[in-house]
Amino acid sequence: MTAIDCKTNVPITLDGAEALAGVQRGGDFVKKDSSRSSRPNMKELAEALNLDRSTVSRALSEDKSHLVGLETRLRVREAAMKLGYRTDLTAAALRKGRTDTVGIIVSDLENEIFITVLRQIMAELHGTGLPNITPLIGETRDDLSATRDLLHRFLSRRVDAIISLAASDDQADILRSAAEQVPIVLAIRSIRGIDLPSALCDDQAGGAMVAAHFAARGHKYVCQVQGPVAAATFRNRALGFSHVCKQSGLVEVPSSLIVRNATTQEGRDSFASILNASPRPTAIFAHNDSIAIGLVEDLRSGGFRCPEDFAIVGFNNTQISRVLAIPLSTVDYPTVEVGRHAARLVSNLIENRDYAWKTSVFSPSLLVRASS
Amino acid sequence: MTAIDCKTNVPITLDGAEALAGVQRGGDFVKKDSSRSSRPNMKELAEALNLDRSTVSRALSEDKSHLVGLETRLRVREAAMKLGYRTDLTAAALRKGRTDTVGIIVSDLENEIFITVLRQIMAELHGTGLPNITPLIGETRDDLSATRDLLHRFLSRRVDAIISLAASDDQADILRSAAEQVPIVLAIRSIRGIDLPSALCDDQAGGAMVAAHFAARGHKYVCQVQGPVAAATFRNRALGFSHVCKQSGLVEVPSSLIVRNATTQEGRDSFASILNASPRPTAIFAHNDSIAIGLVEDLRSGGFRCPEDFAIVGFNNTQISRVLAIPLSTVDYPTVEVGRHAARLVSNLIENRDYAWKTSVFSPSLLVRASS
DNA sequence: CTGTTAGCGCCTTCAC
DNA sequence: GTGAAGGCGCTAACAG
Repeated sequence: MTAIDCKTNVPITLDGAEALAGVQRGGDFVKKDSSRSSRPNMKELAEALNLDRSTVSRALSEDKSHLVGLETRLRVREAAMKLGYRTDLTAAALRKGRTDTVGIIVSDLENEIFITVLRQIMAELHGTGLPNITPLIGETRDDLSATRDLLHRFLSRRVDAIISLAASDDQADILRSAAEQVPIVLAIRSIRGIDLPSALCDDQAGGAMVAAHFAARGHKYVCQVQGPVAAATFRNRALGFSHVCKQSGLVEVPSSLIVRNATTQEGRDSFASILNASPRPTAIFAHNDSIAIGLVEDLRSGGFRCPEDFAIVGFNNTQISRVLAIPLSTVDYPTVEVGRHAARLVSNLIENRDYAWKTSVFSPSLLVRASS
Repeated sequence: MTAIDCKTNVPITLDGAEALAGVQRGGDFVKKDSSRSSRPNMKELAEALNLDRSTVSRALSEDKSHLVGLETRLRVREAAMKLGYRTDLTAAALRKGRTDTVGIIVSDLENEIFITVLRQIMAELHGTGLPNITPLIGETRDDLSATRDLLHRFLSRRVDAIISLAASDDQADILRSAAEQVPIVLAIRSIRGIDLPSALCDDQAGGAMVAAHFAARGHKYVCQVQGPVAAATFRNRALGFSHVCKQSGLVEVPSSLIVRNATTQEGRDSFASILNASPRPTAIFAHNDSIAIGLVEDLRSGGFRCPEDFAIVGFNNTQISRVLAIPLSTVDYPTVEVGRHAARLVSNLIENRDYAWKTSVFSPSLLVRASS
């Protein structure tokens, strides 16, 4: 560890007059004379133009520049450009009571679905609605206290809204209290015990599609490798799948197989239990593609064939699922719709806190490829 | 577009005295009486305690609370807790000339290496150095104008520093000018034409290791599937590899094979060219794991064996490389070191702009697994 | 140890 | 169409 204490290390000596004239910034005295080399603030820009700050402010603003004479407006904008003026958004935020930021909470930055939806949200925010909003992104890894910290930070930074792609049941309390202070929108995951505007996928329908597909293919014994139940996502996939199994006379063996993390590694590890089941299932529904890939890899290593010995279907339609030697059957997640809806909800809620928000649930669709 | 103008829509009528007492917020007049239900600001907290705002500020601060009597300090903190006081960091930032934010520029949020380094940076910032810094994350997808916009946004938000994991040669100008206003640190990718403190991997050494490995295994004809050359990363891997090939008498065929994007799909697509080469190479160095996986998948589909027909080595040691049916040989990227160094650089530069920054280059290491 | 005072840079009412 | 003035919430000199 290099111990560095530079607070007292800056050997700048100023005599009285200069010290007073200096502008304090970040704890150091920075001489800021009128022949400044650094960029001007609005006041300085106004002085350079012999105009009032308010006129400059209006001229530069997006929605109020019409209040300024055309000539003045152009003169201001040109000077701003030339002198390298750059709005201080922290100051603007303080004054406006609006930061033009939204906090986005993600549970896992390595998960392609979250990233895809995240991108969609950002694109949509830029396009429709708010033009130059900055997202503050935080990752929780499904840790409650990390979530609490993140919410606190976002709230302290006065974000205009929060989107959580990482909700889970244990967060109901903290989300509820946060929602009293700022609009909160849920995406991908909904939770029990709190009703917030949400953008969701119909996971139950997704699970049901897979079961129906297995039934149509003539499978009799099937199983599902379920993700953690804290998230509604996986609960619903399981529900939909099991429901149709019962309807169609499919038997689930083993009846319950839940991995702690929905990862490829755990997918691999879970294959042993399936092999040991009796009767042995011939079709496996993995709750996401990562798990599915783990299963495929492990059964390949064991000398089994896919789909002949085991049919496998994943969930999410990730990039890799398409390029595997045995392209993976999977459920396509409505990322575009979910992201777009989430973004629109926050746009509207920011513009109008009383916006009659509504939750939307979008349908996934089954993609049958080589693995089933 | 729903046009919403709530600025004039709130039919609250206040007589003179009350109007003055009212606090303006976001353009709306919000009656804020002393029996408030919303959270207090510092002034209100101070009034409730019969103290001055400055005393409250000190009592609540991390590094100046020792200036306040123990009893007062506790009283203040307790009251803050009870009344739900929450610092307004936008206001604090304006006053302090420091936002406690750093902008982080990433080219591709789906790339595991970037995410891993990003996490490391965040962890390190939280641990060492700055306690509660908020990262502003932006993705460029290697688009120059996206990068420009991002820099502009970060600068307007007055970030205390910027870390770019997405540098490329064409950004030299804009990075240089941005670096005059705020400390900038490069990670993963360095560029020509500008000298900034950086945290890098010795990609050249990585490429060299792979060539040496191929030579040791007795291969004669080899090839590399190179990533895009705009990033120094891939250029250096190619350089190191080719250099050792020449030294060791290995022949590269085809002599040059460059994909436009370093993705699994392009890896698959490139396998055809390798098959058609003559003499046909027996060992392939893929510039990252994504490409390598594409190659493996395609050769498997074609009935070839790995490593018997083709030895393959990737780069990055991604999660998936470990769990494939044929575990992938790969070069382990020093993500921890790179992330940590980048974080420390910015910490130091934020504390002291004149910090004698230095670039560090960390060594990768070859992991030989089943594919080579 | 605590209070007084003065802004940080911007936006917005109000007056002309 | 432009200027004058005040204040968003906080922190940091400077006194006492």
